[in-house]
Amino acid sequence: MRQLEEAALKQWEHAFEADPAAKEKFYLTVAYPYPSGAMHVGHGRTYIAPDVIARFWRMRGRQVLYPMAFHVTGAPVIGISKRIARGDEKAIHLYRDLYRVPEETLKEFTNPLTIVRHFAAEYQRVMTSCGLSIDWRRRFTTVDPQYSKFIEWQWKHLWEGGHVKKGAHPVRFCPQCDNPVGDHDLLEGDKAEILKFVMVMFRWRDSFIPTATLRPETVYGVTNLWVNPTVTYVKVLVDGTTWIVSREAATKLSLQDHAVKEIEEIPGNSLIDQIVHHPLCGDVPVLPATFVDPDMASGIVMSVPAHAPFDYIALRDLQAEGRYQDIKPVSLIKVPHYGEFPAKDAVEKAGIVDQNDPRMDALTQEVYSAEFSSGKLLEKYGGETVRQARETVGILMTDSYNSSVIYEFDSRPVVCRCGGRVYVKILHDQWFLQYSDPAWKSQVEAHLAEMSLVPPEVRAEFERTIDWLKDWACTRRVGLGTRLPWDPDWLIEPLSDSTIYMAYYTIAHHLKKFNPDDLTPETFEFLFLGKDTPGLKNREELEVMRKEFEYWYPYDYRFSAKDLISNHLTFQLFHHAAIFPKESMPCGMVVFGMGLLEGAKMSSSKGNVFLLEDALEEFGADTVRMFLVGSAEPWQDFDWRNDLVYSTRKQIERFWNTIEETRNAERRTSGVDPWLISRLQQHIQKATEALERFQTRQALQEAFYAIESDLKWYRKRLPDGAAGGFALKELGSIWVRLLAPVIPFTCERLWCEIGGEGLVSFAPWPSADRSRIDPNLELAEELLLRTIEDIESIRKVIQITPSSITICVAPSWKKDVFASVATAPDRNTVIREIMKDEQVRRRGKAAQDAIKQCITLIHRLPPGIVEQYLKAEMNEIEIFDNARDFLERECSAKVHVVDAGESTLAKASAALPFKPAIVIE
RNA sequence: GCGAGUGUGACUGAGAGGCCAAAAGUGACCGACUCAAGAUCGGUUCUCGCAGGAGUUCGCAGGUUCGAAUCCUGCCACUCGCACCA
Repeated sequence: MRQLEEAALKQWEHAFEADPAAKEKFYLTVAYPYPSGAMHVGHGRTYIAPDVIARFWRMRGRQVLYPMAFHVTGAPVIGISKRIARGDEKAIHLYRDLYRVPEETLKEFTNPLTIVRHFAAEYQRVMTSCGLSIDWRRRFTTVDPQYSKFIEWQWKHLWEGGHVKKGAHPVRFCPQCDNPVGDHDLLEGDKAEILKFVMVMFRWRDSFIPTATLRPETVYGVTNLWVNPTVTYVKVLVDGTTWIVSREAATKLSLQDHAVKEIEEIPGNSLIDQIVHHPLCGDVPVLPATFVDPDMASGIVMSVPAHAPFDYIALRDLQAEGRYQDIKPVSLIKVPHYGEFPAKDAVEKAGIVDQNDPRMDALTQEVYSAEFSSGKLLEKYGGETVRQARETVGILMTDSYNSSVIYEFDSRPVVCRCGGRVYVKILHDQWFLQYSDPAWKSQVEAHLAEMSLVPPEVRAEFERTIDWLKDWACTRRVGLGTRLPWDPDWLIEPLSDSTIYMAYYTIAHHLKKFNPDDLTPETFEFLFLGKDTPGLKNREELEVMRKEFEYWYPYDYRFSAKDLISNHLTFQLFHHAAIFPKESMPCGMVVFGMGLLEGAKMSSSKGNVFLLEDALEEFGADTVRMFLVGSAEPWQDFDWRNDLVYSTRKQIERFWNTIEETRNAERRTSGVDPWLISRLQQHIQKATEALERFQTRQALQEAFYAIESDLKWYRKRLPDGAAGGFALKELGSIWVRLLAPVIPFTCERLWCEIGGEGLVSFAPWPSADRSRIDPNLELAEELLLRTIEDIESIRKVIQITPSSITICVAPSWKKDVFASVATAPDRNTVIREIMKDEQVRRRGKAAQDAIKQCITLIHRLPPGIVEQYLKAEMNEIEIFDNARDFLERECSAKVHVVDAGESTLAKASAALPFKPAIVIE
């Protein structure tokens, strides 16, 4: 196996380097990998499935380009290198033991570039061993200086097109690292969302007491504030006014765009029973409550007992002690199915005893969502729906009552990988790609409508993504990458530098030879857009490159896993739309499913991976390929199971043996040879159609299993001990080519052995010859097959060893009946209609039975067979007579064939067209 | 929670109103060849049946239809995405 693979790899070394040619092109690309670890079988499928498609179109005579590069921009490897430098055991274990990085190399992993270089080389090596037909001349990485020039050009274009703007933005932020943190940087709290609270500013003496709320509209129902008497609050100077907040809140505010200066401490209990004021609810007292969390937003909350179960129960608890008897809930929202005080109703209905009841959260949620979805403010507060009021009141407060917002996580803790606590910070000077721009969106939407999407179900998801996309923060402070041309303190964010690189591939191998400084924006304008600037350097060479770009672009299909729909795959459409003219816009996308390993999700961090290299070693490249594209269609999730993979290998061996066998086939014709050829045409046709639709699994069903099962019948039908005839000989060459895209190593060798010309990778794809399809012949074999099945099923039931079998073929008048039934417009009246015929009627009850049986039979037969039977005028007696040797061999009994009309056997009357009566003795 | 999708026999997975007890592959069982095999070949694999038949099945519960795995409604379970991240 090794030898076979190595031999093929040697032949392929430069074979797939594709240059523009006179024939039609097919350009496919796959999302390039981020090489921060070893490839597992899931990655394998991502590249193998497109390779099968690439190989298929190459054999169809297209000039195929399948390029590959490596995405190395971004922060992850920096984190990895730091962890390795720090001696982090988990990281070292992963890289040393799971990914098997040699000790000496691992030592150098403290340099992030070493990591990506190492794994990029590994990727290329393993991809090559998979037999991927990649043009490696075009390989690049996203930190190559030439690529950076390309990115600079792209961004200049976006900038000038008005797609990039500056703004402020709340992000998760780690003060220790002094950096925003993404999901993968979090130790804890990756599900936490940033919520936007409105701070309702109550006046107390010379200070504001901000109470943060998600429901500003409930301010009309505030009866008091809650302050935690055990907490020490602080009086702070915020942007020039004095506020009283928790100490935690002061820290948060300072990260959120406020100048904060502490003036003094204020013990919580000193605030109790103070009277505070807000214009929208008047004077209210401050009450004590230990449930108030100083680490939640401002650390002080307003109380709306009519509508917030927590507030209601806390107030009730206090009142039970005989305090604050004069405070009554103030209702402001009317909700169907609830009374004047929804919080009270809910608490009482649930039988809540005190504020420590664990059901309080669910109850709160219930009241909140009921009010939000169907609540209305009372007329005196404006009568708006809660949904509307929340917005109006929020705006009113910020505009007229000194409110501002504070961002806070909806769940905690949120902890950075460095161990430090994560806060919400407002980032300034952040650059955004304006994906929210309606004009840009509709441009993308319009193009999407013209694209080919596989499978079609993903279209809805793309449409929704376009609709939902907001502005994307497109610059970073740390990581590898290209600097923003007009603001070099910023790096371009890694998803944003990977949106139109498919165009770069088309000329990547030429660009390598350029001095990066010569790759000016004007150069790229010329190369990609054809815009000429006088005085361009290397003019002739650029002309050639421009031609090459025009030859390949736009790409035909882009392949990627489905998790990239909501970002990369949609982003790239935006960027194409912003930069390229209509004729360079992408044509299609194929979205893949995810991979499972023995039924469980594959995940490097959990160690649940099967390295692609190990799979290749253990099973061989062809087996891995055939399993990965044959076990499920590309867009379905697949499950790597060793036992199934193992049997795939046996199937390839079986195929090998059959091809060897075809070499011994004789040139003679046996009865079934034309049948095999006829069937073969249809399998070719169907396999071709399947691959055109990217259905690799379906294609294999036709090109492998269906052919195998025909061969089984073919062998059965051959005279005893005979070798195959001309059909088998012919099959060899076709079959090798049909399977070449999937198992190219095996087929390359077999192609050579059967005397094929050149490489099978470039051999012409078999085409179906319609003239060799013989429906009548196929129908005859179908009749034999069904009859044998009938005989078998009878034998199974009656349990005797037969000495003779009589096949009684239906008399010709029944064929007429059959035809009348089959063509009858109305099956309900068909009996009456047919019985009008004198010839039929005189047969009496037998005729009536025959009609009924024909109705059932026709119902059960595939429509195609019935149709063909009507056309064929087949002589069933002759068919059975000709196959008598075969039948006798199959049934180990003497076989007689008679016309049921001339038989005296009682059973004979049951004979129907295409379903002879069978008598076993 | 929101959006998109999926649920078929022991498993993977076709089927998208009558060809359906439901393709193909795997596994399991039986037999053949063999010193032997995870090899190869043949057969069986929902239940019942001494004549090719009948019955019950396609996440659950209803409904439409002469007829539903397939169409409609509700429910349940799983997968992916929900952004600053590759």
